[in-house]
Amino acid sequence: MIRSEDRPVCHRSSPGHHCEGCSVRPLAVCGALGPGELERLSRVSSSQRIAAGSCLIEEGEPAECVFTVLEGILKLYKLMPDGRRQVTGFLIPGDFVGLAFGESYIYTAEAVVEGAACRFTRNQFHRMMEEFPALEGRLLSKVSTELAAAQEQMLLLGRKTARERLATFLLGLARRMNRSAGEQVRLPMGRADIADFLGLTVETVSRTFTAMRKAGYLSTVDKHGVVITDLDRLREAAGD
Amino acid sequence: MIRSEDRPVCHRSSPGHHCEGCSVRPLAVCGALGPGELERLSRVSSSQRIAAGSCLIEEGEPAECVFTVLEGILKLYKLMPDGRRQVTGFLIPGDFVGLAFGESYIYTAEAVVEGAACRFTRNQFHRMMEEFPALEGRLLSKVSTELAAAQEQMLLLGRKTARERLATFLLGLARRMNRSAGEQVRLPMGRADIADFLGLTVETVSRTFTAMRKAGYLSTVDKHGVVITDLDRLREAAGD
DNA sequence: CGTGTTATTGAAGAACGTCAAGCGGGGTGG
DNA sequence: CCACCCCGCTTGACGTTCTTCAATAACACG
Repeated sequence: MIRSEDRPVCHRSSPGHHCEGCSVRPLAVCGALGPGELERLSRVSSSQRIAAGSCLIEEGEPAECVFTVLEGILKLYKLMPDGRRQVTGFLIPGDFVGLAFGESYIYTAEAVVEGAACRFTRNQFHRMMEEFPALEGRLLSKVSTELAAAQEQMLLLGRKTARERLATFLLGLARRMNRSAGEQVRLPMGRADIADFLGLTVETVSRTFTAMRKAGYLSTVDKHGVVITDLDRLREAAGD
Repeated sequence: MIRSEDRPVCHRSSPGHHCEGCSVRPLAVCGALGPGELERLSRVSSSQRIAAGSCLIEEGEPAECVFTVLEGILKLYKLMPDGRRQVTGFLIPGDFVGLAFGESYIYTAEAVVEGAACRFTRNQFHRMMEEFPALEGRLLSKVSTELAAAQEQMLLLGRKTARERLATFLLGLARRMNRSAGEQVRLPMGRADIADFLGLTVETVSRTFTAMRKAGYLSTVDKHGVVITDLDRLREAAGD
């Protein structure tokens, strides 16, 4: 398992850190590009490691860079002045971060576990888009998919019960990770992150896990491992 | 004021209805296109009126067409099997509808008041995008803006109180309609739509309106008219 | 092995939902 | 023209779900 550094509050990872060895990876993100395009791409990109708990970008800061996740898991969240937090999503390798069309970032991206990201300045990114028109289409498709997911999440947050929220979350995670019933689903994030993603408290998430275990929907391996034991009933519990 | 037809449940507006007189309008949507492009555009588009309460598209139906709103207001919503509803947004002229990158629509778009929309088949739309590359960029920008709004709404639905939700909603509406304090903000939608947008019940929305009136934040002209009387306190009530 | 952190569990409370009744405005029909 | 009705909004009383507060338990790490 990936080690995570102790880091009580999020802080910026060193912006100067590059990792030239990773510069070939963006192809995973940009998809079917020709070999010439790939070559150019690797010249403008620079990679950096992200320690668990550190922030790639922070809400409100000037939006200077765009990133793609190469490795690890990031959580995106928004904060209210009094500290209330809403996690808007979890990013996996291949996802983009920092695509704000405004002056500053509108959310924070923090690493859940250690990982790596590929960085572009906005200028680099825009030049890339001009140079590889295929990229814009892929990007549009990606953002549209995210918008659809966001709308699904709005239904969850606005209308579903705690049990339905957790069931929906677990089913979505299992599908995203290509796990079927009986196989273990890993939850890299803590209960607090799950709670803030589902619009609940840690206590409610914990209680709901327990209730589902008792009801026989699932069993927990450890804090970060879940096995769906009764897929049909979990689906039923998800509401739709 | 625009009359609304009595229509208890939504139904599809006649798909064959065209309105050739409107075919020049899409320029409002597609933005700064050259005159030659505009000409081509008007040849492929066809317009239709939408009666209040009728649905332009419905969740689950095969996604055959893409629309742009020319006039009126649409609400987008998702339904659960038991009837629970989440309104994910309100569309105003210039917005796109039906940009599903899948087989079928993932939400219903229903007219709040009578309006008009410009229709393209998916093929027409894709050909347009190939023909006018500028369109794809504008579309990306639009979808990104919507995604940002969706994330803001997730914060609202997941973490804000009823008062904060309504205050946020009203402030957003006033800003979108370019109204400042003292001016009237029109709410074309009913209380049920507001409730389903904010993840509340009509009763709670109604009570919160009353509480805000009593607290002096705002005054209501009629059911569909609101005047913000104390902007600072309303902002404070919005939470952030 | 101790300490800080995260997860679980319990009891009490608050916010919002549910149910039910009443109000009001616009449209319809007598 | 007026009465009636229908539908949407408001208001009240009561319930339920989730949160809050607090204590304990299980880890992870030094």
